Formats: sequence, structure tokens, C-alpha cells
Amino acid sequence: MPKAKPPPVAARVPSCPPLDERPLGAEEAERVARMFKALADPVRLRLFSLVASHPGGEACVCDIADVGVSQPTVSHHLKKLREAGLLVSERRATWVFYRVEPGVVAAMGQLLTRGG
Amino acid sequence: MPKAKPPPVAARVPSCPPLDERPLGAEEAERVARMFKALADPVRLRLFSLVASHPGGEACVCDIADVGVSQPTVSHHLKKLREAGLLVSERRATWVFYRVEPGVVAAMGQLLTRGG
DNA sequence: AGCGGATTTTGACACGCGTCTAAACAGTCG
DNA sequence: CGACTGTTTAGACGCGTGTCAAAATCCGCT
Repeated sequence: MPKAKPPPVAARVPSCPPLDERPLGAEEAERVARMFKALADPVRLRLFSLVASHPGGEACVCDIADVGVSQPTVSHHLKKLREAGLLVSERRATWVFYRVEPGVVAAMGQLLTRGG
Repeated sequence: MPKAKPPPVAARVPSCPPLDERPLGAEEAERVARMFKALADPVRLRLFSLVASHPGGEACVCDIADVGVSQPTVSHHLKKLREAGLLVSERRATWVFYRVEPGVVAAMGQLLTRGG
């Protein structure tokens, strides 16, 4: 039986203060680093922006698969983005559609937005 | 003679639009990924926030070296943050001080701040 | 049930990266 | 100059990760 984890929701983002407010603890840093790591790859960055900028707010894999790597590699990266909570996927008939999970991106933005 | 590159200034950040405005090109993605990669490590994240939140806006290496790894490793990570343009360093007498380069962080924040 | 297209998973491989110890470098103080 | 402190560099090592081809899975259709 495949693990049927519910998709990671925006509510699970514990919202850190901006990076210049106070030093991050070890566990906080681990968690935040995981999010940044998801966007620390050119292919993932392109896939993410392709989904984020796609009309309708969602994109089928076949719409965004042309980023210069093989299609299995695309799937691999999409999975990583999903596991990081940045994207959510939904199967409709033959195709799988991806959407951005808005809360997480906003949380990362707040980390980098100068506080005070 | 050590390479005397001028410090990477905020003006060198070519300021991308938010990720949901249009798909990133290949070269753009490479460049942006390099910046995210610099913050995609727990130790670097802690070092960065230690510098960013330090009173006076700068910190000596000896002030922030206690993040659970050896001191050479700290130096290695600080070098990466400096090469990524996120920190600048200056030697004063025996000690080396690090400051954040504000422009780059702001640019990364804009990437993640929902446009429109 | 069986075919065919879309997507994911598996297995393998090479390269990058984080970490350490040991050594080198810089600068201060006797 | 020589000893001592603070910091960086040089190698070396193991693990994670990005990539691909091949196989497996899912789903609609006939």
C-alpha cells in the first residue's frame, strides 16, 4: 500500500522571523534549509516558475517538460518540489497537474524581507 | 598576490521579477539557483542569521564560530556566503568581520514575494 | 482484456559538497 | 625575531544528488 500522506498544507509552515531578527536555532535552520534547497537547482527553479506563471495557476507535466532534461528527471524534480511543500499535484484523467502551495513561498519571502 | 576582486555589490544583482510573473530562462535560473544554494545549508543559514542579527551589523568570526562544526568548516561556509555575494568580509587587526550585503537578500525576497 | 500515451519508479553512475585534520598564513605582543 | 592567537587553505574521505535508460504504473479507450 503506497503511503497516503495528505499533501503538506500551508498551515504546516511555522513562519520564522526574518533572518536578521535573531539567530536561527539548529532545528529551525534544518527546516528552513530544506525549503531553500528545493529551489537551489536551476531545473527545479524553472519548473517552479513555469507552474507559478502558468495561466490558470496550474500546469500539466506535459506543458512544462521541456527544460532540457529527460522526462523522468523532470518527474524526479517535481517530486522533490512536492515533498518540500512548494507544489501540490493532482491527477485528472491521464494527466497530472501541479499547483504552487502559496503559503510556503510567502513564508520564505518573509525570511528574506528585511525586518524592522 | 591574492586576487583583489572588488566586493560584489548590490548593483550587480540583476533583479528578477517574481517567480510567478514569467518562466525563468536557463541562464537566469542558473544564476538565481546559485544564490538560493548559498542559503540551502543549515550551517550557512545559522551563520548568516548570526551575522545579520548581530548588534552593530557585523560580527567577528570568533563571535559566531560556535555552530557545531569545526572552525575550518565555519571558514569554508563563510567563504561560500561571501562568494555568493551575501556577505562581505573585512580584516581588522587580528580579526575578520563579516557584514551582510543587503541588496542581494532584498532581491531574493522579491523573487518570492507574490507579484500582482 | 488488451493497447497506447502520460507519468512515476527503479537502478546505476559520476560528480559535488560538507566535513575533518593538518598545514599555512596574518598580525600582535614580548 | 619568535611565540602565540585567529583565520584561511590544502587534501582526503564519505555521502547526497542530478542525470539517464529501462521498467513499472495509471488511466482512458476499443
